[in-house]
Amino acid sequence: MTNEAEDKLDTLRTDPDEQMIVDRIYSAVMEQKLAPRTKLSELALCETFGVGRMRVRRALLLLSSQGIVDLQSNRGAYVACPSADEAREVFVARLMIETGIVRELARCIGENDVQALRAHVEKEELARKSDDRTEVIRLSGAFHVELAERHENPVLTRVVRELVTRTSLIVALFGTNQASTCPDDEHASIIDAIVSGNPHSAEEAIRHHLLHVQNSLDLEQTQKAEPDLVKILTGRI
Amino acid sequence: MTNEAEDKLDTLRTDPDEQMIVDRIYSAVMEQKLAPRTKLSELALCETFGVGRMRVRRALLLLSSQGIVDLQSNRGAYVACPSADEAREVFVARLMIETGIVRELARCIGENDVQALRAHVEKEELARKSDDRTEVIRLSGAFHVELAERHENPVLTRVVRELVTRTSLIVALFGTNQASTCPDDEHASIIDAIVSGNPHSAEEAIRHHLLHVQNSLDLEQTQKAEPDLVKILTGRI
DNA sequence: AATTTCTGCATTGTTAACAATCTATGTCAA
DNA sequence: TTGACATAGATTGTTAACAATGCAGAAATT
Repeated sequence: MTNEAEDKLDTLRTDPDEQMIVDRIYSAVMEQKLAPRTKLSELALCETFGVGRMRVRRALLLLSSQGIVDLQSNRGAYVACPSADEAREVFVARLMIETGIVRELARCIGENDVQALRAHVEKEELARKSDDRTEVIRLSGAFHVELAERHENPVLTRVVRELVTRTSLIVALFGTNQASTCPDDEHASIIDAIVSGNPHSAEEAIRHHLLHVQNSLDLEQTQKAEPDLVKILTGRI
Repeated sequence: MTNEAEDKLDTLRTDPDEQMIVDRIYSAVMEQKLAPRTKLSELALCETFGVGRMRVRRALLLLSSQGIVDLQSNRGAYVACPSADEAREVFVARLMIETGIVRELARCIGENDVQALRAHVEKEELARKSDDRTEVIRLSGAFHVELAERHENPVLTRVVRELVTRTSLIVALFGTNQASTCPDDEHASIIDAIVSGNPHSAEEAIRHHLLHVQNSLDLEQTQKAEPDLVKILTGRI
C-alpha cells in the first residue's frame, strides 16, 4: 500500500521520459557534444529516445524556455546560438548571482560541503591528466553548479544550472582555442577563499574567475562559423 | 519586403497566443487574482482564450517549468502551492540575486533609470491612496522587476520576474492579514541608497526590505487553508 | 446510518491522420 | 552560366478522435 503510493508519487511530478530527454540534451550541451546550431529534428529525437512525437515536442519547448534550444516556426528546433550580447548578459547575471552564492558560503559552510567541493576539483585534475576533454568540460561547468548545490536550494540550483549550460554554448561559439575551460587552480582558489571565511575575498575569487573566463572569449568579433547564415539566406533579419 | 520579414520575425520567436496565455496567468498570479490551488481546467482555459487545447497545454507546461503551476498527472493543472521550505528557498535566492542587482546599480545608475524608479514608487503611492488593492499588489512586485530591468539584461530580468511571481503565491499562502505588501517607503529607501552610490548601503537596504517581507509571513505554522488535503485524501504522501 | 463497491460522467493523456510550411531538386528562359 | 520558377519530398503544426484515468453520485451490504 505504502509502496504503491510512493511509486505513484514518482510518476506524478515529472514524466520520466520527458525529463530524461531534457536532461540528456542538457548534458550533451554541457559537454559540448552538441554544438550550437545543431538541428534537432523531431523524427531523429523520437528514434533516439524511443518516444512519441509529443514527448519530444514538449521537451523541446522546455529547452527553448531555458534558452538552450531555439524553436523556429515551421523550421524546427536548433541548439541555441547566443549572440555576443546574450553572452555578456549571461556573464553579468552569473557575476551577480554567483558572488552572492560564494559570499554566503564563506559565512557558513560545513566540513562536508568543503570536502565535496575539494573532491570535485580533484576529479577535474584527474580528468585533465587523462586528457579526457569531454569530462574536463563537463566538470568545469559542474563545479559552479556544485557550488550552488551547497545551499541545498533547488530554486537557486536551477537558475545556476541554466546559466552554466548557456555558458557552455557561449564558450563553444566564442571560445578561442586556448584556455576555453576553467583552469582548475582557480576553482581551488575559490574554495580556499570560501574556507577562509572571508565573504569579500570569496566574492573576489569568483569574480576574478568569471571575468577570466569571459576575457578568454572573443566577444567583440564575429562568432565562429557563419554569423547567421541561415537567417540571412532565407531573407530574415 | 522589409515589413513582411519583420512581421515574420515577430511570430518566429514565440507564438502570440502562447505567450499571451502565459503572460495573462502570470499577471493574474502577480495580482493575486489567481489563488494557489486554483484549478486551471483545460476546457475553461480554451474557452477563456479562444484557442485549442494544444496551446493551453503548452502554456501550462511552460508555467509549470517556472514553478507557477503544478501539473498533476491525470488530475490537471493547479496554481502552485509552494511549501514553507520552497518559500524560504525563494527568499534566499532573491536575497542573493537582488543584492547583486542593487549593488551594481549603486555603482552605475543613470539619471533616466532613477527617474523611472521614482515614477514607479509614485504610482505605488497613488494606488495606495486610491485603495486599489490589486494595483498595489501588482506594483509592489513589479518594483523589484523594475530594478532588475535597469540593467537591460533580459536574462536577469527573467530570473527575477519568476522569483517575484512565486513570491506572490507565497504571500497569498503565508501572508498575515497585516502588511502583506511591500511598504513603499522601503522602496523609496532602496532608491535613495542606490542613488547615494554606496553599494554596501544599497545591499543593506534591499536585504532589510526582503527580510522584512519574509518576516511578515508566517512560515513556521501551517499554511492557509487545507495544508494538502487533496493529496492526503487520495492516499498520496 | 455508515462504509464500501460500482457505475456513469468528466477530464486528461495519447495517438494518428491531416494540413501547412519549408527545402531541395530540376526545368526553363535569358 | 545564372536566375527565377515550379514541383516533389520532407518536416513541422494542428486537429480530432480515441484511450485511460480520476471523480462523484447511486446502489448495496453490514
